[in-house]
Amino acid sequence: MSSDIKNSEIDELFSRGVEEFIDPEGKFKEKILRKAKGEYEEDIIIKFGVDPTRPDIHLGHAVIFRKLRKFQDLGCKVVFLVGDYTAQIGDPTGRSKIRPEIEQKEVEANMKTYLDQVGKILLTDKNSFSWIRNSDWFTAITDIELPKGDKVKMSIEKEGKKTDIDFDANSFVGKAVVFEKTRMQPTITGFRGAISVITLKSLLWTLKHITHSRLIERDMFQERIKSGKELFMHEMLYPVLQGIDSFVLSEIYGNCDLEIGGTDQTFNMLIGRDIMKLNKKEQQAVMSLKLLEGTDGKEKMSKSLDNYIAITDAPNDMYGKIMSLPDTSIVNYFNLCTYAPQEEIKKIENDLKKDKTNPKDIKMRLAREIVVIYHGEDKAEQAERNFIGTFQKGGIPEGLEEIAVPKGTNLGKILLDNKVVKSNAEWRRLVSEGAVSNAETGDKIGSFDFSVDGNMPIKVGKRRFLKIVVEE
RNA sequence: GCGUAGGUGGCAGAGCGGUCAAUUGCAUCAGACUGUAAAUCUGACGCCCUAUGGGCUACGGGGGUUCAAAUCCCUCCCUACGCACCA
Repeated sequence: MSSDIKNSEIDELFSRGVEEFIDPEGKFKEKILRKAKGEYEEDIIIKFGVDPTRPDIHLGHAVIFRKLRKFQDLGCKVVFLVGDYTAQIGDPTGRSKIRPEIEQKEVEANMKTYLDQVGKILLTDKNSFSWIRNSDWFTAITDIELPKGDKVKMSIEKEGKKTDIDFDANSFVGKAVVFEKTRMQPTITGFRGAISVITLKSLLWTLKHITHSRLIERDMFQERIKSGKELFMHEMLYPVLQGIDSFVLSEIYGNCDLEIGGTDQTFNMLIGRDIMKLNKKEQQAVMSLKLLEGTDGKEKMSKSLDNYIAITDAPNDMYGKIMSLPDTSIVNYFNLCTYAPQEEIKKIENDLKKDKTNPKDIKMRLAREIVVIYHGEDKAEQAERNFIGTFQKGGIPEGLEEIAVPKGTNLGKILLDNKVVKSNAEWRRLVSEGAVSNAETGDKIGSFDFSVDGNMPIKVGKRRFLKIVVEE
């Protein structure tokens, strides 16, 4: 690979989709340049904070993962910082208690599904990837709560004899035993031990160096204050805890060179720099990436707004969702979600402005390119054919889900049982609106009591399809 | 701790004893028009039923007054604002 190509690649690395890149000393960029030339031997550590409660990954997250992948390709190591401790505190229901064994297994299970998905984008071998949870340093022994009556065993030596003693798990000693078994784990350096412990004392020491005005600078806080909304102390401390994570990471991995996240994380990531400086660590660089808007074209893509395209969405769904994007999102999606070269995207942008092409055709290309990334060429082509057949020509989608039912079953019940409709009331509503039809003949279902007596594909609204197969 | 104003459907926000399953806006869903785009128009929008009717559950939690409560009273929880306190 010639150094020319590498240079343009590196330019793109630092610009495409990047809202802000903060590296005042230029150290990080220099390291990357040296790494690219093979002159830098040490690990370059890139931190990314993940929420362990949401294992569903969508295209918005993928923007960041794809960027991380580029860094991996240059030889950097990506570390996922799993915010399991902070997630617990932020849990507004306040229900979750710290239950070490169960919760450890949960985090591990979630991480597994997470990594299965992320593996489509990121390298997950030991040299390129690692993950660590922040409950490892934030959990205190006394935070542990165990079911009443639980016992833990501990062996002691008395006069040369070993004896097992049962302790009440909720006693201090009991908790300490559990802590040792579940919290202290093999660290990156191989030994088994508490990696680092953040005590109240050390937290207060950190807070002593951070002012209130520094914390409320954050836009989100300002808005809340202005609009008279409540702002809780623990929310204000979030950035601090996140910053401590960066510091601890640099202790564990030797350094923490870059933190990457969406623009909504910029402030938090910058607090990380402050805290690293306080602790005389090399300050991380910060890269914030543009947030991808959701399928509504307005709000950022998120699960809670239900405007997301999951990377595990079936090819047909993924294709369809991309086609239903507003035209105004096309260029952004090309930039953030595809590998299309930037010159080409520029051209597309110009064509769109000059009405040279039908935006639909460009969107089809977009949809296809994105589906290729997550499902491969064949599936993408199939999805495209399916889209044309179903929506442009008004046919029936391929590979419909088939539901077998006994002859004479009420259609409403079938749809309800299969969660195509939410309630009986919705079913009746849809029927009276003429939204339910036989997808083959186009005949509308006119009666609530309609029962099926033969195989038929059913269409509900624009995009809900179901094939009913009658059992003999 | 004291005082004042509040807590209503996914969100915002009316209602302040019966006609309230709750005006309105946003979001959502459906129909028309389309490119499964946008815009626009129309309608729906708690749940269940043997359904131009009946029932159940809901206006922060619990209790009470009343034939009747989102609406009145008591109590608890939570929020904002002011006062007091302030290592």
